[in-house]
Formats: sequence, C-alpha cells, structure tokens
Amino acid sequence: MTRNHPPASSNNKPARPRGRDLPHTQCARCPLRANPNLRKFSAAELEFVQRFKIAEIEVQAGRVILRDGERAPHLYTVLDGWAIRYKFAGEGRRQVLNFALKGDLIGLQSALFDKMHQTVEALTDVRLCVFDRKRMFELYREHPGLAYDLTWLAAQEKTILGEHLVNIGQRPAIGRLAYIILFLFDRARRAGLTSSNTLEMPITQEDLADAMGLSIVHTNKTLRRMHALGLIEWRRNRLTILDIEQLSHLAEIESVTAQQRPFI
Amino acid sequence: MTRNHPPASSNNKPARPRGRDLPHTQCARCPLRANPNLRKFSAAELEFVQRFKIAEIEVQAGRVILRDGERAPHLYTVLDGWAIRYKFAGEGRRQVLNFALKGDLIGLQSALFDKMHQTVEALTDVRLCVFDRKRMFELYREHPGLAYDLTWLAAQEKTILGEHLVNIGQRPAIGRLAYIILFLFDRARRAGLTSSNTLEMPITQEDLADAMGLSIVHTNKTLRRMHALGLIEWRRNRLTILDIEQLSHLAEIESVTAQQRPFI
DNA sequence: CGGATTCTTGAGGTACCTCAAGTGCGGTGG
DNA sequence: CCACCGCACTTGAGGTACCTCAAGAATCCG
Repeated sequence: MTRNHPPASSNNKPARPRGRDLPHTQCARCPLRANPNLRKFSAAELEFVQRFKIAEIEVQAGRVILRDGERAPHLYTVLDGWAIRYKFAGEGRRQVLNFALKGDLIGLQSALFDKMHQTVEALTDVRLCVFDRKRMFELYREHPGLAYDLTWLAAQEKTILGEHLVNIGQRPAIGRLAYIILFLFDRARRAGLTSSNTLEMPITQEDLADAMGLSIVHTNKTLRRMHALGLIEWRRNRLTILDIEQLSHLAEIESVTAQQRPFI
Repeated sequence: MTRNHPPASSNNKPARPRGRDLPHTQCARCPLRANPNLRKFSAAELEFVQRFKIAEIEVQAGRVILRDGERAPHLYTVLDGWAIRYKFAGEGRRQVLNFALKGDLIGLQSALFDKMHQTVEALTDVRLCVFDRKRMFELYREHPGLAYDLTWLAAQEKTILGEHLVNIGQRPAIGRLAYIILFLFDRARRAGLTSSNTLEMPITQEDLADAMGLSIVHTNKTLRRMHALGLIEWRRNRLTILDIEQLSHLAEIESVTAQQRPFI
C-alpha cells in the first residue's frame, strides 16, 4: 500500500485545464469512432451528442480531474491518455478502483448523486470531451438508446469492481498480480494501445500495489518472481506478456469476453 | 474465507420457485411504497410498471435466484426477505459482493449483458416481483424517469462495491468488521428492518468472512474481540450495536448519508 | 433425541508487512 | 556534456496479522 501520501501533495491540485479550450471538433469525426469495439450512433444521436458536447480540454499528468466528495459541473469522456480512479482510506492509504482509458466515461456518479465517490487523476496528459450535465435529462427524454448506454456503462463498471473484489478478497499475491496484468492488457488492447504482446503504460508499481491491496515491496517481489518464472517482463512503463496461459491459470480465469460496448 | 464449499452443494440448486405464482397484486398497493426512502412514481409510471410486472414469486431460503454465467429471463425486485450476492473464485473460495434487501433490484446485469456476473442466493425465503426483460427497451423509450432510475441503481451498486474494495484492500480485520457492520445496519435501517439499535438478520459468520476476505476463524476472533471491547453484540442472527462512535472510528468513516432512492 | 450446521478456542505456520538501505534511471541545470 | 537530484525500483531482515488445522461446544432442525 501507499504509505505517506502527502495529504495535499503537488499532484493533488485541483484540475486546472492546461489551456484554452481546444477547437470544438466534430463528433462525426471523433477519433474514437474508428475503434470497432465502440458502438455506432444513429444520425439523431450523433446530432444530440454534438450539442451535448461543450468543449474539449486537456488535463496535465498528475492533476486531479474529479475529486472524491466534490460536485462536478460536467461529465467527461476520455479522448486520449490514461487516468486512474481511486479512493483514500485514512492516513495515506489509497485503494485504486480502476483505470480510465480512451472511450471511458468519467463523472457519472457526480451527475447522478451530486458528488463524486472516487477521485479521478490524470496519469498522463489527458484529453477530455466535456459534456453538459444539465442536459442529462434531455438525453434520457429524447434518446433512450443513449440512456440505455449510460446504464450499460454503469453496470459494466460495477461488474469490473465485483471482479476486483474477488481478486483482492480471495487470491494470493501472485494470482492478484496475474489477474491485474491480464485485466490491464485486455483493456488496453480493446482501446488499441497494445502492439502484439507489449503495452506501453504510465502505471507505477505503487499504482499496481494500491490496486491489489498489497504493499509496494511485496508487489515488487511478486513482480520479480513472475519475471523469474518467465511469465512477463516489466520495465518502467513497459509491460510484455510472455506466457498468457500460465498467467490465466494463476489468475484462475478462463478467458476474456469481447463485445461491442457503447460510449458517448 | 469459505473453505470446502461443495462444488454442487444442496444450496446451489437452480432456483425453482416454491410454488404457483402468487396473485398478481396491484403495484399501487405495493408494500414497498410505504417506505419513505423510496421515491414515488407518477401515474403514468405506475401504470407502466404494473404492465411491466409479470408475477410475484417466492424463492426458498438457500436457493439460487440467479446464477453467475447464466442468462436470466427476468428482472426482479425484492419484496421481502434477504439475499446475498457473490462470486466464486476457484476451489471453494467465495467473495460476497453485497446483500439484497427489500426494494433492491436483481438481474440488471443479465438484462444488459445477456448473462449474470454474480450469483444471487436467497438467505431467507424471498418474495420477488418479476419483470419482463423484453420490455426493457420500452421502458427506456417511454419512461425516461424510470430509465434514469435504473442508471441510478446501477451507479449506486458501483459506489457500494468501490467502498467494499477500500474496505478489503486497505483496512485491518477490526476495521473491516466495523465497516461491514455499520454498512449492514444502515442498509437494514433504511429498509425498516431495525428496531432501535438491534437488527435481526440471517447472516452467518461465514457470510461475513467471505464479505471481508477473511477466514471464518479470524472473523470469529475479531467479532469476540469487538464484543470484549463493548462495541457490539452478535448472537446467531441478531446484531446489536453498542457503541456506534467507536465503530465509526474503527471503520474510518464519518457518517452515512441519507437520500431518497429509486426502485421499480 | 440425533445429526447437521454454526460458533468457539488453541496451536503453530506463513504470506505479507514495515523498516531500512541501496541501485538505477530520466530530467534538469550549469 | 556531465553532475546532480529525485523518483521508481530493488533487496534484505525481522516482525506480525492472518491463515490452516484440529477439536470441541452450542444451537438448530427434523
């Protein structure tokens, strides 16, 4: 676990978007649309989403995008970059809940409950599509397909968190690690961020440890052990999967299922 | 954790509703409606829900209502009784994700993803309101308020699971226990199942252990320790909270927030 | 009343933790 | 271009919180 997180460390400053808003680009030419894993919009939906979208912003690596307990004015979709979702648990302990990659929605909790129940922080510089929270009900009223998608995305998060709960609650360190590695690799693959069996990512061993509920030291030792077994390679920001069979076996999972998922 | 769960134990039989369907009662007179924590319907919504509802069934204690990996034909709301949501993790290890009480929705995952990602099992005899999955899209098309509620409920589950993740990943045994006890008590209180500071519930120490990612033995010892500290009393199916201050302190939480929540 | 759960307690082992002290590397400034 | 700094990673040593195994007591149920 993370010890000694400075309570108000420099990477906990409020999200001040790096600059002036970027040009309000066309949703029809949204780069996410190229991803075959993401579902297509109808013309009417596309037109609505275009109006729903307020701006595009860029958030610097290390900045907080949304903070636990605060009310966010907007809803975001990640266009590019990596973010991390976590909660603090008194005295510098941190639990990582998930990661956000391109295509992921951020801030739904705030839109529904009037405040966030987790913090979302940029791991790299992140480009975000900004949506107008106040139009949420219009979305529900006029575009049942999009409304359904929002439910779908929320339920998807819930399923993922359930699996993480199994991971942390029931598996030994090596199994947890195997699971997380496969999880990350699969998510990245769907987002088109992998090349064959390697993945470039901004995740530190500390992030990994906090996601697994293990100490950094033990995470490191487990990582080395896994390397010694010839299952992976983990060099600063670069993960290579060497034996997916063995990893799946350690994680006690069969395989990962594919499906076209929605986004906004 | 649960060791030696027989892979196909007697309480894992498919859900065969105990009997003939009960009389198709009026949603307008739904007993849940008495609970002030649950939001009111508009006349049109009430009329829709009445048609959405197919039947009422009763499931015996110990039976599985929905099984992980299977596709469920229906969506349910708990009218009465307790259920438990869990996932297995190879060789008799089980992770409890949450509990379902009156007013809770069951089977949304199956409706959205075509299969369940958790098992839901009746802890007591459970009375369920049965909804027609095939009308889901009609719900989204015609009743944006209800659609919003479904998203709300999914996001709520997700928030709860995030908190459980913090619990299991970051807290020592006594803190985990304090947290779960407060969580259960609060949920039960909202469902109107508590009387002052005591709660009658069908949860065993094994269920508790599996919810916390601890062994039964250690759960028991921690429970006794907590009793010795004068914080709680735990007698078979009966929980009494003696010192909520201390418990909150151990769990490192401030207080629990109230809000009117939706149901269907 | 007997059998099956559930709870309780003790004893001993170990997986993971904390503390501590490096090492390596990438970025920055002189 | 090199020297330095800070952060991420690595490794060892020793402690402990939690685990497993085991056996018995209490309670429930038919």
